[in-house]
Amino acid sequence: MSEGAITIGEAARRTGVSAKMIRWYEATGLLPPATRSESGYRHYAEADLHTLRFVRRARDLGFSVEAIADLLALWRDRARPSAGVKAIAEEQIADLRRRITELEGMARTLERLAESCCGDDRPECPILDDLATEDRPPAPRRQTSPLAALGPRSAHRRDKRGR
Amino acid sequence: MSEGAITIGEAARRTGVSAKMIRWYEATGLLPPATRSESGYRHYAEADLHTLRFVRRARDLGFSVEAIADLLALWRDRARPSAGVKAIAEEQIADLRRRITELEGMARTLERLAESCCGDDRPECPILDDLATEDRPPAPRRQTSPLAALGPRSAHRRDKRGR
DNA sequence: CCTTGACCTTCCCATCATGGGAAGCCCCAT
DNA sequence: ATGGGGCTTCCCATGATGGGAAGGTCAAGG
Repeated sequence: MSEGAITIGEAARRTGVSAKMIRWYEATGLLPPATRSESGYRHYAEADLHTLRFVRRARDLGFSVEAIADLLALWRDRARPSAGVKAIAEEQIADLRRRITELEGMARTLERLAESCCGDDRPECPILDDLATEDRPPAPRRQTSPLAALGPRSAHRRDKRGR
Repeated sequence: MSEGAITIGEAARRTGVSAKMIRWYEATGLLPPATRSESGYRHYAEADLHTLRFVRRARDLGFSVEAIADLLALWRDRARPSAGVKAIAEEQIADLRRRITELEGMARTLERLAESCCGDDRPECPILDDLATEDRPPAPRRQTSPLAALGPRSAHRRDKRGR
């Protein structure tokens, strides 16, 4: 309280992590419970902001919250071997590369199709023809949906919430 | 019905779309309600399977269900101008390219960091040092979370479901 | 002293596409 | 007729995020 108390909104502004997310990170255990004022307001110290920026940077690099928990633990342990950190990073890199490859494949296929579609007012459309093609491997039964690697796409960019 | 009735499980097997998803597509209006037997079982005709394969193929190309609804409508309209289809496809391509670029950026940054980390049992770690770096643009306040483009990552690859 | 408005709190809900699982009914082959 | 597998619906979870309601708090200005 008094003068220098950093509230959650202030912390959000200073770290680029939304207040909503800060509360959520605390609730799920990624971050320790913040200290509270008598009236229940969360207060943050500089060290906490430091941690929050760490989290944001890691998120920006695509790490899952789970991976960030590991990274944070390693960060706090000043005697940790850097090998552990590197391993997590390389796992993440592999993950990113895998997803990129998948998206690349889709993009290339679509580009090929779009190229062959004149896109005028005539109904002939190689794109639809391809989608409608029967002779497809009946079910390349992937236990892992190929979409899992995709994440939220176009979808609601069109509707109300306009993200 | 009698002999040749295709049940939802059979349709799933033949099209590569899970029964769960077939029901969901129906419930959300992507597909029209299936015909039912007296006892309530869904039955599918060859034309329905055709549609399901179309949907699966489109999903495999990363189209959102919403976009697929548009594609299906165009597909059914034999007089549609191919321009509409092409537009949807190009939007999708742009979307894919955007996500790829984003992932590429992350992957490159991480690769650079991982490269500079010797990854042995000493605690020096440029990766953690980078994450902990203070002088970051306070809040590159993107209205669109940079993570949105990422989708489900590493996360549960570690837990129970082991994808 | 009291109001106002900006902030904080918790809680619930939605997203997107997908799967898990329960409870109960149905159908066919033994 | 019984058993097992398939079908039905319904609820819940996922991951990370935002929206919004209902209500408490704080500080500044009247």
